[in-house]
Amino acid sequence: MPEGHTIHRLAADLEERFGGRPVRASSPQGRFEGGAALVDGRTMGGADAHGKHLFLGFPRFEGEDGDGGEWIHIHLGLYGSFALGRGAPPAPVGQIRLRLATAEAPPAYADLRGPNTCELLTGAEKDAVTGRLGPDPLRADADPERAWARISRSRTTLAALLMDQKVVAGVGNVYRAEVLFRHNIDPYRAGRDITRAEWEAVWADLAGLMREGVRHNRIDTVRPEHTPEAMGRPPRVDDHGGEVYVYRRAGMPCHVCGQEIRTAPLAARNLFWCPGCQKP
DNA sequence: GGACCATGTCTAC
DNA sequence: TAGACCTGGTCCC
Repeated sequence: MPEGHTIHRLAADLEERFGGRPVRASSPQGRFEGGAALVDGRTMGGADAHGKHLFLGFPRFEGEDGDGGEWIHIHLGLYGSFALGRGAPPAPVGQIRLRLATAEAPPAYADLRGPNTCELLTGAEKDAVTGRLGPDPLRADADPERAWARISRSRTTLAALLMDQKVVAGVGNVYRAEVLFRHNIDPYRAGRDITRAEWEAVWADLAGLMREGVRHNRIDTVRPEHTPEAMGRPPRVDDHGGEVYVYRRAGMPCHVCGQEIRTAPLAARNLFWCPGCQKP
């Protein structure tokens, strides 16, 4: 289940396996048959990630990145996943929307299941999608001033603003909860009520945390002094699991102050925070 | 086997 | 704000 770090990691992994090489594309499930047929056999250019959106370029001419050709636009949504493998692709199991496989050795494949979006776009259409997104902390071209301009004059809560992809692209429910905890900010505080210094620290922290997320392919947010080893506490067992402070820890004691972590629904998602550490 | 949950987003009312 | 959509894991019977 993906936040921006998953998508950037996928872009790198897919580019490493398929970039600059002819690719076989198919849709075993059938729901992307037309799009797959259009790129099948062509050379993949590069992969691009912007927030939670993934783009795979199929240029028409040598040396282009895809703008003169087509892009496969993928959004994993809540459930989508890519399974990457080396070697020959196995017989399809389950609902595979898109299968990519190398046309030449060394063999590699990638199976896409359950995406929210899998469609073919022109370069102009891709630009329209990314143009609607706020700055992405994982992108070198990101301008945090654009986010600050929205946040600093908004009465909306920071919890909601951080999840709004038009404000900041790539942050999801885990990073939003964790970064607000790490900066002692109550999630219900309004955007206009944080200082510029606080925002700059939050942005820099997001960039660092998400970059670590790309590197390890999971979300870890606890500082060295709060790791299970440092504190002599049992590691988190529950799921896909990195070590976190508040996300899905409702009712458990805060690693820092010991108060019970709280949860409440906010805009159809579960919010988590520590009432002891995070101040209005 | 079924209910429920999930790191997401869009659309209709 | 509710419902829809896409899939898989977990927990309970």
